[in-house]
Amino acid sequence: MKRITLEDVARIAGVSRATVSRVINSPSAVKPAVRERVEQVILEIGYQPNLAARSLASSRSQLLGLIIPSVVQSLFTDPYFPSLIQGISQACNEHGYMLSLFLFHSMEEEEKVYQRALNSGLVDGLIITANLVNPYLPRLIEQKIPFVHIGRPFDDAEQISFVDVDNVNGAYLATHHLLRLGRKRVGFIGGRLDATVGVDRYAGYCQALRERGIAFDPLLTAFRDFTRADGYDAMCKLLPYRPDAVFAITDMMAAGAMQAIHDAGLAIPGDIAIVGFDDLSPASTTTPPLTTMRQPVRLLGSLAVGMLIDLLNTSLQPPRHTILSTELVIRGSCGTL
Amino acid sequence: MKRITLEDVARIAGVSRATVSRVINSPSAVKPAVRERVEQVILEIGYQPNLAARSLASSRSQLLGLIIPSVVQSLFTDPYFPSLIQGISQACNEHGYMLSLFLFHSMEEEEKVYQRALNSGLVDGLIITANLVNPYLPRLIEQKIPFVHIGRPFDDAEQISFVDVDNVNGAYLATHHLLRLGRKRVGFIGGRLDATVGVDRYAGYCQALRERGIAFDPLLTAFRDFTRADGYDAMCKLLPYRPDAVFAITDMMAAGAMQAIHDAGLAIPGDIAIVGFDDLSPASTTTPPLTTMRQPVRLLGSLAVGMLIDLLNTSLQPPRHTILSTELVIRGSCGTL
DNA sequence: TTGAAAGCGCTAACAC
DNA sequence: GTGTTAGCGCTTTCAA
Repeated sequence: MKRITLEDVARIAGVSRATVSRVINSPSAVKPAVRERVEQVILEIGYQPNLAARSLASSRSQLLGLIIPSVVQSLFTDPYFPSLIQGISQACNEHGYMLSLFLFHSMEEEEKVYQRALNSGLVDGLIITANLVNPYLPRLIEQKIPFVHIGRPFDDAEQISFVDVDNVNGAYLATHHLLRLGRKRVGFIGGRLDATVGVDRYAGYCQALRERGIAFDPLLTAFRDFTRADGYDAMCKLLPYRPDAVFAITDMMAAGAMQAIHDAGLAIPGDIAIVGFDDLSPASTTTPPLTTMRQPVRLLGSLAVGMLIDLLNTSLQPPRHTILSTELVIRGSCGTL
Repeated sequence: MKRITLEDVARIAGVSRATVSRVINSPSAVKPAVRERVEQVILEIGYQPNLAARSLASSRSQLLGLIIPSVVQSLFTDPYFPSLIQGISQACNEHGYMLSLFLFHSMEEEEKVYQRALNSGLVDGLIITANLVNPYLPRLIEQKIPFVHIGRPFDDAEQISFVDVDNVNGAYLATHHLLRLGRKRVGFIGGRLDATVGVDRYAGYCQALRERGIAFDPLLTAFRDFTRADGYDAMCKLLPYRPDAVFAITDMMAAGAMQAIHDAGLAIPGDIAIVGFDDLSPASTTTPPLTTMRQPVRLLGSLAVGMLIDLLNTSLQPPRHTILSTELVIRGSCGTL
């Protein structure tokens, strides 16, 4: 059984190929009667445009690429990425785009895959995650490849379109809440400081302390990667210095920290109150349930897609930035006044 | 800056387009001296083949599609899918393929996306997950679209290529281990029986009981979906019937069940021993650590890719089946003799 | 072993 | 509004 082509539709409907093409791509340019007839034929014989041909002729593939660098350790344990992917995927479906996923497991792979993803002309645009220094971004800019970053990029943020939440303010609110509840020694479990999330949430924490006139104590801070094990480890480092509260910058790290607190025989929130960040599934499975800053992860993903498609349709524009706010979700882990 | 094409390479290297194409696609068909010169030029000017053109001419896109149906509730909380995706992605990278991800969030989307994914000729082949009845499989078979199923498909397993673990045996071993430790009332927390995983692991559980001559007690079994919350809920249903052990068919469900046991004020493994299935991250974060059946999820993903690519390269063959075995990983949750 | 030439199925000027 | 025509960049016969 041969492929059904535009040609076939044209022949059966008694029009030219061009007309069929128009019916598909700009229906308003075709006389209604003709359009209807063509649409009828398309349905009847089950015609589907060949994407390769269309892509070759129009240099648009209706394919977006999602890039997640190898450095992301938490990819397979933190529900953050699955949620993000869901948001992105859903938005792609809604906009009639398809999604191509690029994961790397080593630096060499990263180089190769970037090469192919870009120069092969396969994807119309890229969504890039992870807010670390990314050596490929300058190249993308130079080659004028449309892309949107999820999370403020580490460098050149002014020249790069991105979507993010207000991490500084989120962390500020989290810390502030603990202080308002009367906690005196609020510790901080942070992430890598070569990631903007890590830097920003740290800044928010510091800001809240400063505002209350509380002296910053480096012994009450610990910086690790973003996994649950890192949260546990960080908490163990903090415990000897007797914090009465902790702000952990992801729910996953908070969950690890809570385990460390339990293992040390301390009570939550009695001895140590804790607030996380994300409000993804780990927050609802801890004991007690985790107070956390909710960030709209799926929305972030779908906004990125919308922004990218917009960029694609309206050539060369100033970079766009969308910053969403976060929301404090109070549960049991932070205690009350 | 214009795109660099085959033409450019040919001109600069002083050969024909066909020769350059050969250098790329079947290097052995070109005289070494010429080949070297062409390769040199390719590197120098940084030529990358245009995938759309190549795909149009050869009707091979070097793109594989991964389909995850909307019914999968646990997609964003269970690390199973992230691990699978990692395995698949890595194998794709290694084989020089790219990966396209199709998630659905509703039935209508599913229909539309299947349409496009298939008839548009975008992907060379498909990897399909979820072992539920899938109304699209017959269509795929009929249209001779190459695909590999991950997990034994619910229907027509004989006609469909798939990779899976031996779920019956895995569940048997898990249950058997609990019985061997002297547990008398071994409960079962199962999944949907419209999924082959659900059916098979249930069968393994029953088989282990039968072998020991233990009467099957429906009150000691509970069937839910695959999430942590379902595990919790299922355990609550079982508790009144005083099981002294439980086999939960995923780690995630086991984690939920453990929480239910703790909440009921019972000890693990003292009052109730528990064994899970997967050996993914939840298993290492429970208290006590979870005894579980390890299944090689990433391997499953990469084997599926290998099988699919093989199918692509060697037209029409009998369906292939690869069944991997699982391994009991003993930790604290099952107790000892 | 290499080159010439004919498409792959579609879009997009351009003419009518 | 609609048809004609010329590619998009590559692979793949077919001859040489």
